[in-house]
Amino acid sequence: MTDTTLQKINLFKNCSDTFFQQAEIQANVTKHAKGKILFLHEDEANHFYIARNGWVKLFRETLDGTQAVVDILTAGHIFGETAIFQDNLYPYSAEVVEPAEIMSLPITLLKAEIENNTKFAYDMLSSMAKYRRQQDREIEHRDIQNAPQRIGCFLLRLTKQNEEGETIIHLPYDKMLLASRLGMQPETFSRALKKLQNETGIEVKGATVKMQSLDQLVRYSCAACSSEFPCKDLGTATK
Amino acid sequence: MTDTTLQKINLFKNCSDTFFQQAEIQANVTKHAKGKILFLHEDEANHFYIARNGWVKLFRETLDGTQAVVDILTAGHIFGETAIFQDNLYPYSAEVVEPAEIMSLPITLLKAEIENNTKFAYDMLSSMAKYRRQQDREIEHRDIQNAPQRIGCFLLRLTKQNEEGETIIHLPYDKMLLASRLGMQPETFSRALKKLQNETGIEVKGATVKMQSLDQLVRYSCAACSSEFPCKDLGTATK
DNA sequence: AGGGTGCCTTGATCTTTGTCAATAATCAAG
DNA sequence: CTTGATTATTGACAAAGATCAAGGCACCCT
Repeated sequence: MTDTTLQKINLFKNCSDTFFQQAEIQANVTKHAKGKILFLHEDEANHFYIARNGWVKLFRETLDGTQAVVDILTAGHIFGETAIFQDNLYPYSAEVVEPAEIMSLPITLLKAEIENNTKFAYDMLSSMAKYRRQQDREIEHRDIQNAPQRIGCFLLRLTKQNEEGETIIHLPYDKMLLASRLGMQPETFSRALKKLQNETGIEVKGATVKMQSLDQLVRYSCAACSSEFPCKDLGTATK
Repeated sequence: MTDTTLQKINLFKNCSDTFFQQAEIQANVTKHAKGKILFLHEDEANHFYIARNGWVKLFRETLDGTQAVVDILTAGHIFGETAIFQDNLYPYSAEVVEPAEIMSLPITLLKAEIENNTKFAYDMLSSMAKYRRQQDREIEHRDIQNAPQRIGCFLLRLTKQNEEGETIIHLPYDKMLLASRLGMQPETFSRALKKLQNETGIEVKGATVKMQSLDQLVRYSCAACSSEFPCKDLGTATK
C-alpha cells in the first residue's frame, strides 16, 4: 500500500527498487489533527515528509512571534527534504492546518538515493527548479499585484484554466490562513475579496466561489503578472 | 586560464575532467557594457552563464512594462542554468547593470554533467537548496521588515559580520537599482535610508556607508527577521 | 566653461494596507 | 438547541509606501 502511493508521486518515478523496499519498511504514516506541529525551524532533521492529504503550513517566526508563511501544501507534496543541504536542520517549522495524513521517511534514505541514482537526482533538481520559479512568481506578485489581484490570481490557479463556462471552487482552508499565504492581514483579505467581487462579478459565499466565466478575473489579475494566462506551470504537477 | 577560473568556483569543484576540457574549448568570455541584454524571458536557452565580475540583473516584466527584479548577482554566480528544467526557456531576462565579464557555456554541457556525475548533481542540488532559502528569506523580509529595516539588513549582509569596530562599505550598484532589488520605489529608498541614519547612527555619503559599530543596526533590522544575527548562510558562498 | 543627461533627493498629496475595536457568523460540543 | 470558541466582517483611524512634480547634484561631453 505504502509503496504504491509513493510510486504514484511523480518525483519518485525513477527511484530504485531498493528505495521503495526500504521505504515500505521504514515509512510511518500518521493522521494528525489541525494544530499539530510536525517539526520546528532549526530542529535536527532525521525525517522528511510527504503529505497524503490535508494541508500543512510551512512557516518561520521572529523572536516576538511574528510569523511568515513559507508555503502551504497538500497531497503528493514533499517537505523537510532540503534539510539534507542545510546542516541537517529544518529551514522552517511545519504545522498541520487541516487534518492530514503524513508519511515520514528517514532522510538518510533520500540522501542515499540522490547519491546513487542519477535519474532521481535529476528529478529532484527539476522539482527544485520548479519550486524556485514558484518563489520567484510569489515575490513578483507581492511586488506588482495589489491585494484583490493577488486573491484573483490565487483563485484562477485553483481552476481548470482551459475549461469554458461556469466554474465553482472551494477555498482549501481558512480565510485567515489564506490571507497570510497571500501576505496580507485577514481584514485586508476580507475587504479585498469584496472589492474583487465588485470588479469581476464573481460570487463568494463562505468558502464557495462561483465564477460565470474566468475572462474578467483574468483581465483583472493577470494584467499585473509577467506570465500569460493559462499558467504554464500548473499542467504537469511535479508534486 | 578559463578552466582555472571555473575550477575555483565551488559549485564546479566535483566536475569531471571532460567537463573542464569541453568548457575550455567551448567557453566564450565577453566584456559587456552597462545596459547589455544577455537574454530575454522565454528565449530559447542554448547557453548558461557565469559572471566573472560586474553585476547582472535578472528580471521579469509585465505587458505594460512593469518590472520585477528576481536577483542581482556578481562574480562566481551562475545564471540561466535552470532553463534545463523549464523546457529550455529562460525563466527571466538578464541585463548587465555594471560593466561585466560574462562567461557563457553550452547548456548541453551542464546537462550532460548532471546526468553523468552524481557528485556534481548533488552540488547543484545543494546550490539550489541554498537559493531556495534565500528566496524564502526574501519573501519573509518583504512581509515583516519595513523599508528602513530591509535596507539595514542589506547593508549588514555586505559586511564581514564577525569583525568588531568601524566598518566601511560601498553600495555595489545604483540606488535606483538597489531600491528595486529591495522591492521599493527610489523615493521610498531615499527617505528610508535617511531614517535609517537617524535611527542607527550610520553615515551615508554617496555610495559610501560608514558604521561605527554594527550593534545598533543589528538591533534595528534583525529584530524583524526569523534568523539570528551573524547570518549563517553567508559564510560558505556556494556561488 | 557650458550644457546635457541621468541620478538622487525633497515636498505635497493620495492610495493602500495595517491596526484597533466591535459585532456577526460559524461550528463543534455538550 | 444552547453555549462558547474561533473565524469573519465592518467601521474608524493611523501609518507606510506610492505617486506626482520640482529641483539639485554629479558626471560626461565636446
